[in-house]
Amino acid sequence: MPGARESKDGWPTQRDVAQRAAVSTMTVTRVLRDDPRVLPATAERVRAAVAELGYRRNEIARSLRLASSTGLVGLVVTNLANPFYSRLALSVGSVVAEHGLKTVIGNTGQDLDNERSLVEDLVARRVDGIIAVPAGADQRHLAAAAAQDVPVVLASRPPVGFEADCVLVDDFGGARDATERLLAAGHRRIGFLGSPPAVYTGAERLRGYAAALEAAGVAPDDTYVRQEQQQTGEAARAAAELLALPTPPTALFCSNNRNTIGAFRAISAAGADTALAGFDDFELADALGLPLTLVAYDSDELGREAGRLLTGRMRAGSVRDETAEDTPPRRTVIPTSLVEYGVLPQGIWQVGERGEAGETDR
Amino acid sequence: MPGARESKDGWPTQRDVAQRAAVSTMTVTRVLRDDPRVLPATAERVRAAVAELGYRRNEIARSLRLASSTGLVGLVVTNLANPFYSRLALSVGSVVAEHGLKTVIGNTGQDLDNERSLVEDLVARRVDGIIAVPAGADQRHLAAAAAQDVPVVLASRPPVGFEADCVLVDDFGGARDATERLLAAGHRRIGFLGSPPAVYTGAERLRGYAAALEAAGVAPDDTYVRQEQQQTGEAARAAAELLALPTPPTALFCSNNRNTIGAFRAISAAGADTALAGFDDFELADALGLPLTLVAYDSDELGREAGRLLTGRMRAGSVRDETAEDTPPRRTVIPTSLVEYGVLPQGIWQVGERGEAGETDR
DNA sequence: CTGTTAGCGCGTTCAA
DNA sequence: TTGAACGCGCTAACAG
Repeated sequence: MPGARESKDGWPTQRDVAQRAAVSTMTVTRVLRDDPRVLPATAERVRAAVAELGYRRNEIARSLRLASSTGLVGLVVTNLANPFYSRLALSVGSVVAEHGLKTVIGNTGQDLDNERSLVEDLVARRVDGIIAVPAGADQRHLAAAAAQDVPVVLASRPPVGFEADCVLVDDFGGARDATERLLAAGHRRIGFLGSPPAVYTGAERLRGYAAALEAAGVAPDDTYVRQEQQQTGEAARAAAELLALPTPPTALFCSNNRNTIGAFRAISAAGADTALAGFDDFELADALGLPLTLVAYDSDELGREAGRLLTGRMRAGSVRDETAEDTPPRRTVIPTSLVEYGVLPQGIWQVGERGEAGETDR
Repeated sequence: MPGARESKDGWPTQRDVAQRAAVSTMTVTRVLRDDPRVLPATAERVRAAVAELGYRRNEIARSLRLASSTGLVGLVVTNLANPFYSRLALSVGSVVAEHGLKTVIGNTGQDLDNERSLVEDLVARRVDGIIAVPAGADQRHLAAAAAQDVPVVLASRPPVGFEADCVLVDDFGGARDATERLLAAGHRRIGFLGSPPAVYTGAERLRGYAAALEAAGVAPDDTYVRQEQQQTGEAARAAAELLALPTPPTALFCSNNRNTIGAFRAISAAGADTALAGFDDFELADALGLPLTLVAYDSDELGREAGRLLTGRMRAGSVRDETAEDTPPRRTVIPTSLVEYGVLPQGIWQVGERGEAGETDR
């Protein structure tokens, strides 16, 4: 004897509630919506039935009826284990939540096929919008989504091959500034460690590095440039190779936090006094016992702005039909600033100044 | 003249495809399912129509028809910015993906109301299962979900008030071991820094700490116990207070990485030589220039096991109806081990040994 | 204030 | 090998 409650698959439906309360399903709908045109007594009966049956309305059926408004936004990132992306997820979530939207997070693992199928799945699930950090330059799946009137916002990379809003970090300027700082300290042989050229931010930051060198009249030297490292281990090895050159660089600029940490380890291991600068601030950067120049920026603002751009598009798409449709794509750039960490332990009161996003409760 | 393509809201439907291919919707369904009983010629026409219209089947309608199987699992965590949780999300995702399932991540921000509404929303969206790290002891919303035959698995905390599978870390044993290590080094005044008592892991780790003290014949002293810190800043202040006592502790045990990092900062700032031990391994722990004993465990395994337990339940729930229904709840415990970090910089080749989950591509 | 009708997009059932 | 009818659970539009 199966313990089916009211309906076949165990879930009480609106009709079950209606029957129990001796009303029509429409009345149930109205009560659930707090429609004032329902007699208090009736509403009470319905509410009682809802409670007794443990009824929850089926959002699937609901959003089918309501035609494409699931109240979900899709967020596509390459690696959630990177604090940058998990914070992005949080800040995006906080903004869209203000609009009553939930976030579905997809992780591509930097794989284009994953990314494509993920985006297609989100579209098939009728998310109301997508925020993506695309892995590469092939963004046809995103273009397709945008072409189907799904608002798309790119974070940290610009759209290629189609039009969409995006939020960027000042990759070029930040890298240039940091490199200039090294030059100003007298360095002339400055190495570069970064991600593969195909990664937009890596390429931009390399440009900034090169621009600073050129402006200072320092000839670029490919011997000092390594751009295939995505993990700290790879970065440490690449840095060690540079340090082992006959004429090693006296300073290193790293285009992201993985490379900075790897370079730090290589420098420590070698006991070298190579100067170090890098893109991205990170926790404990001030505690490494090495002078360190970092390019910092408000990564939470990046996520919030992405959320704002997206909700703006969603609003536009639904309210009007002609004018707002073709608002030109917006592009926001998050500014960067340089942060210097020293050899001495920082006072504890400085702790709160940098983002304390990593609160725990474990 | 609105540029509606085929259907009113811009989305081509199965019927649009059917019309264009001059077949019925049923044939379209069959082609999409690669049903061999369709004439190759017909199938080709349909595929062409699909391509030309850019048709994607509507997963919303599909899962409505298919009655509660959305292919989605919900993951509820308290703070995604904590690496522990973002890695949990990744490892859970990797396991459920093998079963063709996607993950919906919800962040509660440690707020019970958020958690409740999040879980209810997931249930209303008919996720096929839920993995949760509940914020507190009030788990009625999870119990309700479980009662409605939504498989629920708890991670890092046990269920209270209902039955469910769960994966735990050996909180008690790990904390006891670390404290014993401090005792073995001769320490007798050992402080404790941790999260609020309401947090299960915090309470268990305090128990482990206390058990070790008792076994060593050291009388517990509440003066040395602070358990309200959730962020590094709070932890640093609490640690500083302990260090400023007339008879300060000579060692500190911290029940999680936030407290360990905070304590580290306080010790550095004070220039003290207080010994430090803590629960959770974390990146750069080896680079702090302080001796450090950490309780490490395989956090990825925790997520994978949670995923396995959940998919196991989902399978059971759908295949049979009588026997497997009441399989007793399973409880897995992830073992811990102690890791020692020293004052000297570690060689770079040691880098790869600890999890390199934080690869970046930025 | 409440109920009836109709249909969102898809897939199952049964018939042709 | 293909199609027509029906319904999943819900709600907009119109009665009454």
